[in-house]
Amino acid sequence: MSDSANSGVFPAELEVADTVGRLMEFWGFKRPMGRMWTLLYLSPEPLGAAEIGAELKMSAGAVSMALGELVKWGAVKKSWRPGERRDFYEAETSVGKLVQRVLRERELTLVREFAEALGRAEAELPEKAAGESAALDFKRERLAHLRALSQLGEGLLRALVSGQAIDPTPFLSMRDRPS
Amino acid sequence: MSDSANSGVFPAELEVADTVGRLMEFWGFKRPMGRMWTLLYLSPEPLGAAEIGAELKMSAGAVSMALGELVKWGAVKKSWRPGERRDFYEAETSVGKLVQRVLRERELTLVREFAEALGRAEAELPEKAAGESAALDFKRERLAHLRALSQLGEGLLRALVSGQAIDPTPFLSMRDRPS
DNA sequence: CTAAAGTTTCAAGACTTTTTGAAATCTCAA
DNA sequence: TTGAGATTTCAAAAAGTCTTGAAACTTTAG
Repeated sequence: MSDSANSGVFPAELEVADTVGRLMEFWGFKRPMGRMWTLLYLSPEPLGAAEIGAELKMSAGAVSMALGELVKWGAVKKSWRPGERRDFYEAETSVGKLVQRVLRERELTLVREFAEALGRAEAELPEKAAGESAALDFKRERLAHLRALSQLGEGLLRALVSGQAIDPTPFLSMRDRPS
Repeated sequence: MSDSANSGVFPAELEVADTVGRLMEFWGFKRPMGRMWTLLYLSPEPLGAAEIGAELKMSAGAVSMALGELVKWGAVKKSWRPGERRDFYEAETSVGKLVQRVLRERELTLVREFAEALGRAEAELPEKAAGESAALDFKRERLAHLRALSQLGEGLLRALVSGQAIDPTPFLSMRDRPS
């Protein structure tokens, strides 16, 4: 009799879990996090660390680490069962909120760091009067363009994070040479 | 005299390149691709593979591979100089178009694969009349919810790809329990 | 056609990240 | 306070990824 014979988890669910795991990987998370979230999301009852490990063939250590990260991101919540000592976990179901949170805490930071690096670079380019070195002028222009892009991007992200509609048109129509 | 003394590439540019490299990594590309694109983007003249390798301290092999991928994604174009035998490369400057292309070719595929996995899973869950097994009903409901999400996501992506404005509200307000 | 210059490919090695398993720590009940 | 069950931590191993460098291939000039 196989490990998961009585668990009520079907092979098809594990496949979905793997697929979500791969999706999450693309979004910069670890595969096991996606697998675990999905398992919990499809489970009618909260699960304990041991069950999770058994279903997904992960060691207790790996389960603990991944659970910790999921809880940190708000993707999974602890829950208790009366009389049981150990912890149980259930999935946060509002995917929209999760995405929002990731955009806010991770992507926004990234964009801001990019803007800072651009600022430093512009400051560190040798000072010369405009027009004195064609190559320098070119680089300055391009750096400025990148800066404009990053500001646009930051604006879009902010809008998304606050649930507003966004319009990607300016992004697309931004000309390389301002005119 | 250092390697890049006469190249006209300033340290600050290399820092920007590294930062972009890290950004690209988050987007699922390889770091060297971001570095190379940036180097080319900030260069007034197209560069040859040898120069790129020298600036970024990469072997000819690594340069060739990364260039190949960049060209495949349309992020870099080959260009020729009269009289020179070897190839030169210049950056595609429309970041908006690049992003659009990635969304279309990569993310859209990903979402579609996800939908397929969901379909398979729904088909493979044991057949039982609704109401006969609470757990099965629950799983079906959640799978259906995931499917709805993925359709919403696909819609948003399509809109973005075709340059339309998008409204993330339905995403956020999607209730777990349909009523 | 040959040779030289340039480019691509790919197996081996270097490096990075993830996973494991065991020990340490924590927690609660008695 | 003690001890059993549960969780967390962490160093070592495994897995995975990236880079290199040499060889194969292509292209063009002579």
